[in-house]
Amino acid sequence: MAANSRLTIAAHALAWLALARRRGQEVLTSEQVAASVNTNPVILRRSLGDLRRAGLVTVRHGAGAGWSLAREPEAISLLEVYDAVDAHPPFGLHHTEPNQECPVGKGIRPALSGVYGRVEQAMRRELAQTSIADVLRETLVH
Amino acid sequence: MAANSRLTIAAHALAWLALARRRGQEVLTSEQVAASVNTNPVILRRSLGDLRRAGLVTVRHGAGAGWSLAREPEAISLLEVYDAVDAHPPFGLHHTEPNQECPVGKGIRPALSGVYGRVEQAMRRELAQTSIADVLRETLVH
DNA sequence: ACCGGGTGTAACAGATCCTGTTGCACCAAG
DNA sequence: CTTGGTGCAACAGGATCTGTTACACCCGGT
Repeated sequence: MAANSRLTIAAHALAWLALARRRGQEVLTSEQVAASVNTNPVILRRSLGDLRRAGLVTVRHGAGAGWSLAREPEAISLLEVYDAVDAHPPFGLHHTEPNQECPVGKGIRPALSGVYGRVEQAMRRELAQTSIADVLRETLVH
Repeated sequence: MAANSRLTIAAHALAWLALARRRGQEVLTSEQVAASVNTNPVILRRSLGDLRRAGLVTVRHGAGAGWSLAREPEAISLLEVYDAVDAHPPFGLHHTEPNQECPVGKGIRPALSGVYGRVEQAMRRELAQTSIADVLRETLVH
């Protein structure tokens, strides 16, 4: 598959909001964020909407509308972003139910669910250790 | 949804081959494996073909043809299976190149690549700790 | 009270991927 | 040479993701 790029888009938007705030620009429109990501503003409104529902950004309507960080960038972890954009887990189980007459078919799904759960926990631990501030710092090095 | 189920199919096939071997049946046809997974034999031939190229199973042609484990199930880790079926990494970068005029657009991809690499390493460490024998044992418990 | 810039969302197109299926060439043991 | 099974190409159907257009709605400024 081509893995999806939602986490990338969301992290990009947050890092850009963090840098703009540091420069004194508290609010950015979806069009301004889209100009950095180089895509359509609607894509950004979808992602930023997810982040808003997760409480990571706030939005203003009316004249002078736009998006701001809801917290300091040090206090936003990539794990929260990952949960906000609801990326699907890396491994899927069988599409059709395996043969329940076969001992392997009967027990394989719970067995693999356990393994996959541990793998996802390892992923989450790693994502939790990186904040938007870290991403922005690494970004500005390049 | 939607992650693909290739690792699941491959692990299922290997666990079933391991159990059949223990029962004295060294060789299974793709149709016999497919009957347990409950799908089309061609799906299994594709997955088993990946596993053969990775050296995890062997195949016999002609009359009495079929598939066997190339090693003891204790010596096959899920990490090898994962690499054999070539699942794509969990996170994708931008589809279109970000705006290189923007400092965030310029540096975000290498920054996120670093993070994503660490996440994948954590995933791989976890997968390496489970063998097909472990999967089969867990499977037979249920 | 109106204006206007921006958000929220639905609807749709194109691309890509995955699963499942059919068909057929090829292989080797008996 | 027969025959059961593999190897592989081709295709259909479904799902998902990105990108785009369109339009209702919101609210600060005037």
